[in-house]
Amino acid sequence: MPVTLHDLARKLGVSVATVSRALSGAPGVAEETRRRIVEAAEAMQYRPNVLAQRLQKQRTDTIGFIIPTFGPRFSDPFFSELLAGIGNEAAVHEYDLLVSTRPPGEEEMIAYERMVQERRVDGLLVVRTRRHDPRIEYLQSHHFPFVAFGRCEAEEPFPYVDVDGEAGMYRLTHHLIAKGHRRIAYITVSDALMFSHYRIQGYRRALEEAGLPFDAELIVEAGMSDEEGFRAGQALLRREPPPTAIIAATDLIALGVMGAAESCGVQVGSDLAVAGFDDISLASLAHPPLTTLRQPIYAIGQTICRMLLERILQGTIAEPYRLLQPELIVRASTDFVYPSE
Amino acid sequence: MPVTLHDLARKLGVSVATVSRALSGAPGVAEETRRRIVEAAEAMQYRPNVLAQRLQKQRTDTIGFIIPTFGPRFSDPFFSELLAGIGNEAAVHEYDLLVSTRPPGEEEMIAYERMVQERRVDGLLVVRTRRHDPRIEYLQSHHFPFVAFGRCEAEEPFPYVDVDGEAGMYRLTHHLIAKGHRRIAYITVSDALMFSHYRIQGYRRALEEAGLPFDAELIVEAGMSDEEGFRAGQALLRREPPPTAIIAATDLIALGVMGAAESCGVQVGSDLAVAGFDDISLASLAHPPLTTLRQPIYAIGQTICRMLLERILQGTIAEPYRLLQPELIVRASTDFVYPSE
DNA sequence: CTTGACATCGTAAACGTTTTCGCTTATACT
DNA sequence: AGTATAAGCGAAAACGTTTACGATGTCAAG
Repeated sequence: MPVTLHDLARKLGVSVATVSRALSGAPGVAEETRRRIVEAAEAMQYRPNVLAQRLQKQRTDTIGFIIPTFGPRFSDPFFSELLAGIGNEAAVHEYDLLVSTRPPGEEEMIAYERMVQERRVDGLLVVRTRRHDPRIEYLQSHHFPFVAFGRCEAEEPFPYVDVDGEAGMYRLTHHLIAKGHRRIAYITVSDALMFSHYRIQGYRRALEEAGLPFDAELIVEAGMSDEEGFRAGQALLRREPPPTAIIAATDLIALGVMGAAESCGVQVGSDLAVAGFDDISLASLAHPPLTTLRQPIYAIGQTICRMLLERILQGTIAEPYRLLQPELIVRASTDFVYPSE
Repeated sequence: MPVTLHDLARKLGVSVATVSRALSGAPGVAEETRRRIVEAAEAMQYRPNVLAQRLQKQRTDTIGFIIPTFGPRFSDPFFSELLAGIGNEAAVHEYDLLVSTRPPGEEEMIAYERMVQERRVDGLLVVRTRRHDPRIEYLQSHHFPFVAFGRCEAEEPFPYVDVDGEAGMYRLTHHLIAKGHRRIAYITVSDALMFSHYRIQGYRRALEEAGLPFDAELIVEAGMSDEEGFRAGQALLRREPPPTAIIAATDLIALGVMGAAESCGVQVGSDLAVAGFDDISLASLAHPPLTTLRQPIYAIGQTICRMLLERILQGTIAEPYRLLQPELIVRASTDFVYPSE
């Protein structure tokens, strides 16, 4: 049986209130008494019952994070890094982190409702925002504290951190155009995802600005995995004439494209330029190393966590809207000049 | 203000006890009364306060999972998949999942002590077991429910799921020897990690059995990342003469080795055989596709979670020790016969 | 010597449930 | 008609804290 405040109080001949005060550092208890209590607590290995504390304080000291998983084989280096950032930051502030993994849709919303209505957490982290995002609408309508990684087309503003995918893809596309590419294909993911929507817009803007036509033949939609990138890459390489460059919405997809090129006997870096987005660590070790746009995933995890705690503890966030610029990392996968026609 | 049992009871002119019974499905309440209560609860959008439930039941309905992170840039596809398996299984049983991310060592132990002593969770999942594992000793000495992914050199047995790395590496090494390789290098990770210890033993056993010498020159220790694999690969390729095959303790490392070969102008698949362990999804898309040993990570996540719940709910586990055989997946990275001398 | 301020501590309510126990009433059996 | 049995329900304790409030005692100022 674990020792409680009662046990301590009885042992010392004082009241539970005094013990509680002494241990929490509240004022109104003599220094000598406090010393006795603290010593006894130490000796008896007293540990507070967090369940009781939480019920009393009506706070869980916990934040929630529901990871949208796509398919059973959910293997995404992006999330482990984000999770590490969030988890370590939460630990610094002595907050617990409640994680759920749910595929987007019905079940996911149920998970959100559980967290909110049953008050399992004090706040939530939302990632992979969608253009029309029911999760965000729900949280807003319930005035529940949350911070998002990604923007969304909502009426009301909400605190977020995002990476400027439009500007990033614009720069990347521009880079390829400058290298002489004219047939630049693009592998997108579901347009319902906000980041995907922004990224392809940057691609289109760069084409437009260069006076290049937007060719629907060169756009393919894929799922967010390397396997899907492989398939999309194969499809694109069968176009007549094939593209000279392929931009993928994410690094994972781009790695799949490189696999596809390999399987078609196409040399990435000399026959075909490939680029991605994220700069996961495998990007620099790919064959050849992959040109990409770097976003500081770990730091973003830390930041959204810190912002959420700010919101929970102080009620407001000093800097609630943060748009980061991704850094263009040019590597060998795009580093050759395509002969102009 | 959220509605409580009291509110419902007052509204309906019954006692809280009856409302509680009606809603929990306990016997001793008339069908008609139950119907009225359930209807009212629905109408008033009653949601139980889990904090109060937990304090009363002295159970958290939560399991804990402390992820050992190595370095700030923690990008490991292995963990996202394992986490998905655990998380989805926990959701099926309506259990919450509390996740911490801590680098191994002091801080990690503190996280374990918090979880156990402050009763934040009903049970714990332990992964990446170490040969001498203080976490397991601690949990055993406190009789705290847990299940491990991986074995360890402990006095007392404990429930675990593991993949037979020794047998796996033996088969893989044997495969390379059969292909004619004689100078087979091995990149290991810290021998303190149980799985690493087992895997290299399999390698040694295969060498021994084939009458090949164990050459310390051909063994390199690395960290568990692709970057570290890159460095280790470079180091091995500078040996005189260089190895004709390199086995890496994990796929992530193997992918790094392939990057290193690339940077040295060595053709993987024809000049050098490379193999890994895990079969992460990128392995099949590597250049060339990577020979590896497959372990069903997602399913293992599900299994350890289910076993832990079995332990918590029933007090015992039907099949507490499970050793799975990894499947050798031969791909192009080792699929050539090395000319015998 | 009285008054007020202050320090120290205890009492008790509160947080929202679950569950034991006992009471009443209705039903069945002798 | 009387008694055992069970069904339906309420009162109250319990889970382990925190905290508002009140009680007591001490001491300095008037």
